[in-house]
Amino acid sequence: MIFDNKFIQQRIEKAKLLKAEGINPYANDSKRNTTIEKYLNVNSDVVNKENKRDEHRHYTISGRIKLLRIMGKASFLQLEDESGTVQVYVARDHLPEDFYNNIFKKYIEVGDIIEVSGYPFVTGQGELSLHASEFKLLTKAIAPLPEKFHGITDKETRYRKRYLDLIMNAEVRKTFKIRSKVISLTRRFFEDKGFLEVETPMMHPIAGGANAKPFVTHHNALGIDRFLRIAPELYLKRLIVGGFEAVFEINRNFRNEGMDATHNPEFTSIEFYWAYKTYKDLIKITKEYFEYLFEHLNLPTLLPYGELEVNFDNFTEIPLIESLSSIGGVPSEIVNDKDKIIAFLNSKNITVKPGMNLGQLQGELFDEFVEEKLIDPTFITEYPVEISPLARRSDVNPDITERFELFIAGREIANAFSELNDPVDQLGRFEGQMSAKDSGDDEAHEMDEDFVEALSYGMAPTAGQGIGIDRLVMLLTNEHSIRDVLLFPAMRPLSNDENNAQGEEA
RNA sequence: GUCUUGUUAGCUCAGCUGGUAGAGCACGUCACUUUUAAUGAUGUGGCCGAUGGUUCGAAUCCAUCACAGGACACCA
Repeated sequence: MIFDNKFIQQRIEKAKLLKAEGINPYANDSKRNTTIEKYLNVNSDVVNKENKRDEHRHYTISGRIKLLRIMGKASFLQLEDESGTVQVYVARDHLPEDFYNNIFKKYIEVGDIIEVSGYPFVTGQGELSLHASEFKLLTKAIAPLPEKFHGITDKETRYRKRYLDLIMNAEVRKTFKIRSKVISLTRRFFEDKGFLEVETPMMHPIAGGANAKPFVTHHNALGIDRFLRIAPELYLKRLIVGGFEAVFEINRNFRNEGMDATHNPEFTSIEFYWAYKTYKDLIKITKEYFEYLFEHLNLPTLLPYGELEVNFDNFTEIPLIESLSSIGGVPSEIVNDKDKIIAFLNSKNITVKPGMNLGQLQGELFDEFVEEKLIDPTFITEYPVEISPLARRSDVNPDITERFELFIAGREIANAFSELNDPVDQLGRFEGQMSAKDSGDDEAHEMDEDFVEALSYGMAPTAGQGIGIDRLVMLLTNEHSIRDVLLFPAMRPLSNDENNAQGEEA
């Protein structure tokens, strides 16, 4: 059973005995009047005082006991709240009669959440501490904390029991604070630019806006299946049709696909759509967005990412075809010739699927020779039309689209384009996807006639962009697994071995 | 999906080519009123991820399974 561990039993027993002593091990009347960080700041002057103490000051702080050093008639403990850690000095003769021997030493241990009041003083070792005159247990922890020095390092445990990870690893809290700030700053940035934040459905009758397998759920009252959304794109564009000229949504998408260091079945993105603008305007606003983030996060623009160093002051822009030779080193005379590309790829021992068209082959060259070399932020522009089904064709060259993807540290961070707004063209592209689906491509885009009908009323020329928030946070925090920037990453359930074994043998 | 590494006490980890399971922390008891992973003494603690096989004998060798980490493939 869940509490059959002997250490937990021991601590449950302590909680019981505390109750018998008239002490509520789950008290609810906290009198905290400052945080540990503020306590340390406000009293930093005590070190200059004559006795290195100020008995006229009185503070009440609360937190979890992280370390406990009992030395006979006095003890030191390390108390931690969200804001920081402070040392507390607890001595028998400064606490109420018998409390130290009968309660503190017997029942208080590492992991418990307590409240102490007292005055600031500096120890002989020079550490600003709190001299306790009142001591109160707020919450008895019946489960023991992991080892005090090594903490908890096992990744599986850290992800499954994120609360333990957060208790033991303060730097993990920092990552999630940055994540929270990134989302908040993103929201503020777009609001300040006049964008309207909207919420569109998470449950879709047709899973559209991307090519991906959806999760399916069921609506009982209507007796129909719904799909968790794979992208909000088609709903946001309907709003542009409706007359909103700048909208954004920060929310979750769900894709029923594999999980790895950069993929979680639910992930967060921002998508924004901007009427009367083109992808050129998106490049500008994206640069501004990064400047804004770095300024408000107080980050240096030269950021380490693993072995790499990324210069966020160095945004460049280059058409995809040009990048193949200038960055990828592919001979420029072959990049527009299907057969020569195939021969080139084969000579590099890269197998090419039969039937690939020129645009797909150029995409293949890009993936193989360019993508990983894009360390500083790079806008790759002018994607071939064959690999850009939702993007608007260039008016100058019908083979390419008004599209870019932003790459940083060898990874795609954003995808953006001037939107296709010709309803007849859109219908035709959906029909093309339908025939791909019929011939076995189960990730081809679904037909969405309702969306085509919306376009038929006229959508202003619009530019739209999506940014993967999780991957952006990974970059900014130098984390290399998406699981380290998700509080509760998806995990397989632990199987109940006993039940399974019994069930199968019976 | 493929390959690869791992799973031993609450936590961090040892355990060689098979011979009755080890340490540190934590916990219990004792000592200790300025410690910093406090210290000293002493004690408790394990179905060695699961199932099957080889063997006189398996934490150790083999197979299958489960979960996890990493790499690759697929995928925005």
